[in-house]
Amino acid sequence: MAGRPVDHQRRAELLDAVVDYTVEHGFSDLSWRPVAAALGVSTTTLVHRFGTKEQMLVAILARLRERIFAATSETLGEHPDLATAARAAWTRTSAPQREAEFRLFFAVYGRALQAPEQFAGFLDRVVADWMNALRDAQGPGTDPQTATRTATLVIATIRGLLLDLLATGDRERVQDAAETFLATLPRRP
Amino acid sequence: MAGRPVDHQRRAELLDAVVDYTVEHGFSDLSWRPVAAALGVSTTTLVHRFGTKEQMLVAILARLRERIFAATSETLGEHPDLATAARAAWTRTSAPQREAEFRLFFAVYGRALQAPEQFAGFLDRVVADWMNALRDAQGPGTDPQTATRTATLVIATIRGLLLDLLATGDRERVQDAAETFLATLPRRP
DNA sequence: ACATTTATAGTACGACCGTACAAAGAATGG
DNA sequence: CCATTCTTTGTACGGTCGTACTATAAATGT
Repeated sequence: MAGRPVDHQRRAELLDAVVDYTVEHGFSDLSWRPVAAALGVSTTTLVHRFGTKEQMLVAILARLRERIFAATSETLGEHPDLATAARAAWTRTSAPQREAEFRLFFAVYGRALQAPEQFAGFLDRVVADWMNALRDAQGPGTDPQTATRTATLVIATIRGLLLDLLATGDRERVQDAAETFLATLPRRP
Repeated sequence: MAGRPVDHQRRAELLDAVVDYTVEHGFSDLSWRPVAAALGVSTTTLVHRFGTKEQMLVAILARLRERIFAATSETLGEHPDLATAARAAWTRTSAPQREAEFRLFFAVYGRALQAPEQFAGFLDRVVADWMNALRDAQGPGTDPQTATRTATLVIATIRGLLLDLLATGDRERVQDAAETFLATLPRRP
């Protein structure tokens, strides 16, 4: 009655490989054939796993979001106050090893801004992930509105500084500005 | 000896029309034919004016940068201190009328981050424009390094907040965070 | 008027795109 | 063993892409 079972792990493997490829080769003119060639499979295999190209793009977005958030959130809950948590977040995101990943992130983000219905949920989720993490980093006694306000500001500033860093490569100037900002955050509740 | 003169104004007209089209229809899958159809000209006309597609993209970037910077810089030199200048900049950039323009801006920016050599100079210039304007907004007696640091931070924060606003549409929350940030800026030299 | 250069349009060509289709191998349950 | 389902591949089709080529109209200087 039941035939060969669906190999879900295989899809996950391929997705991760596709994300790796995308991080390296960019997102703007991604197509089946070069990706398949790079992975050593046929285009049909990719189509079989992801359905349509748009569905693959959505899958890439989701996986990329997972990766980026996982890499930063694991160190976000271990800090006593917002200042050190924000510093840890900044150190993580501005690390040179993750530069390519964040270049892709902003490319995807910008594209999602122009096609919100196509990538519905992605933008909201990316903000929500960080919001929750940074709200928790503040003391439990903090006024909710203040916590939201501060978290919004921290996320925006880190993201804006990262954008500057990726665009100019002037690490010294950007780091200097980051220090100034981090110094304004509350250090002990 | 000399034939018909080159009509440079025509190129400028077409470029502005193309930028208008791009603001509305997005940047990611722009191609000659739909643009030409929308403008009521042939693709050959566009090719004749811009050369190759890549050259047209570069032209779009340059014009978009001009537009955005012109719209905000005109009110940036008239303020007594940094706080009011930054507030004016934020009010301008976060205005709902310019939303589509900034969506395109971030899409272009993100793409330029992944193909820096293709859009060489664009990223540096976009930062430099604002840097100069915001450095001048601070008093002439300000320490240069402090001025650079503050300008970097203001630009990054505004850009990050704008990114959040465009992604979530939660104007109240973002505006709240913006007020918090603006309140930290020096108000009188 | 005439030669010369630009402006615009129509057409055509090769390349790549997404994806549908058919066929063959592999893994399951009965 | 066998039927069934999944996996992978090769191939083919229609469409769009960028752009080169050709021809005609318009605007200049002599």
